[in-house]
Amino acid sequence: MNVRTRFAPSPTGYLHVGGARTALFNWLFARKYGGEFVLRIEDTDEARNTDEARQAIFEGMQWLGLDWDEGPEEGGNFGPYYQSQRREIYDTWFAKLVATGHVYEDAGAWRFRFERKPVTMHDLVCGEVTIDYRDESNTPDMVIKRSDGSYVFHFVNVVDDLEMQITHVIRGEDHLMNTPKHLQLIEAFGGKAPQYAHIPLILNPDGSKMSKRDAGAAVGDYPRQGFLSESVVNFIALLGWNSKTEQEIFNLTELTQIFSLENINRSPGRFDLEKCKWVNQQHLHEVALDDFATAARPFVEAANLPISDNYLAAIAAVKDKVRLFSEVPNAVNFLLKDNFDFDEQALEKVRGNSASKNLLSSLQSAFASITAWSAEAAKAALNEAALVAGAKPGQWMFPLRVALTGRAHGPDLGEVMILLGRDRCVTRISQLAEKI
RNA sequence: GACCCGUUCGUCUAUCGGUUAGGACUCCAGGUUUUCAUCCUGGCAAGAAGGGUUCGACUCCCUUACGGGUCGCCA
Repeated sequence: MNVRTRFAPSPTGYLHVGGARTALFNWLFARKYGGEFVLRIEDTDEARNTDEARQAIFEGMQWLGLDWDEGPEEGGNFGPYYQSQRREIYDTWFAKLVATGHVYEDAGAWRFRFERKPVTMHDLVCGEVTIDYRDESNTPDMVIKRSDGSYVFHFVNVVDDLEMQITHVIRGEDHLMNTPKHLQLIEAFGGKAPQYAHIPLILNPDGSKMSKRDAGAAVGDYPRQGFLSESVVNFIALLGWNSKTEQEIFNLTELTQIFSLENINRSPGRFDLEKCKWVNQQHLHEVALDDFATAARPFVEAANLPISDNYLAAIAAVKDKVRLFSEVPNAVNFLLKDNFDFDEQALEKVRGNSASKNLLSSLQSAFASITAWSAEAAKAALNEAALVAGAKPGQWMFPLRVALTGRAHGPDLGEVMILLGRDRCVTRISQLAEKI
């Protein structure tokens, strides 16, 4: 069987991580079985559609690496792929329902007459679920054509899935109760229903429903925060799906091979940004230095830091220490400019050591006397100065770090000293000595 | 309210009747690093509750509680 899946967003807001995961699962399933992945824009609600939202869908999908075989820009044999352009198709299918007596007019709108019987669906994730349509109070006949002549979601969604020969519908659990309605429509058409798989929703960290304005909800925010698209794909795949192995870091290719609907969970998952950042760090480790530097550059520039000749070296010093590109500016600022703020806590810690003043002045003169500056020479000078003072060299590293970087954490000091050069190191040591 | 789905460490999860209930994130401790981070090792931490079924239940059944979803001329 030729697998055909689709992602059918409506352009009424930003692309949501929940929507992105739905798109991802459909994409993975189609790719895994060598089928087609269709992008269909469900823009039947003219009042709520926006161009920005449509653009956000395209950009989000492209950023995530989810290419579509049929849809806007791509074309295909089952177009058009905007529902707003499929009016004649819907009219034809609607006429069938009129002819067979499945619809009736009500206050200018048209309702579909449900068959009053239990309807059972065989969901690939939820299993067998039965809704009893004999209980009319809970399942009133649904409007499928509005009084203004436009068609409603349930109708166009079903018609398009049939027309586009969709074989598998993977969608959010919020559609679970819609499915028997859709099944009834398909039965009225005499069509063959696709297989359904309803995936659990994504919740906020506090367990509430994640909506568009919640942190982490908009896919478009991720590149701005310095996430790699692979990380986001990896992380959302893990929310509600599990490989049944202990591997957690996957690229898109690996996911395609290992993905299966059977391993989708039933319960909604909460969005943990901390873990998402950790996943990003793992992917960042695999990025080559040049690519990393290029990707980080816009963030560094946005922070108004000068991109000097030692930019690449500065990046190399911090590459494995950041979880997001957006953390890079703060991690390299002391390497790219001379006036930076000292971390108060680090400063206090230096002040707390009564020997700091003498120690810094010893270091200053030891460094100043070095003629051939190198990390080795600097360290040798440090060791010697420490020896004279009768202290352990290791204890001198912290104040030196604070002097050179302004904070308690940062790159290897050898690298820092080389990058800064002797004079800068001497100056910074004296500056810290004055501050304490 | 009615109807559906769900419920294992704080979070994401493994377990498909017999396990010291495993892994990951976070946090803590130790190691490595003369320093920081990475990294390595270890630790804290879980079967919602109550009934059954069974020699034996996290696993199967029922009830309750809690969470989520749906009940639109939104999608």
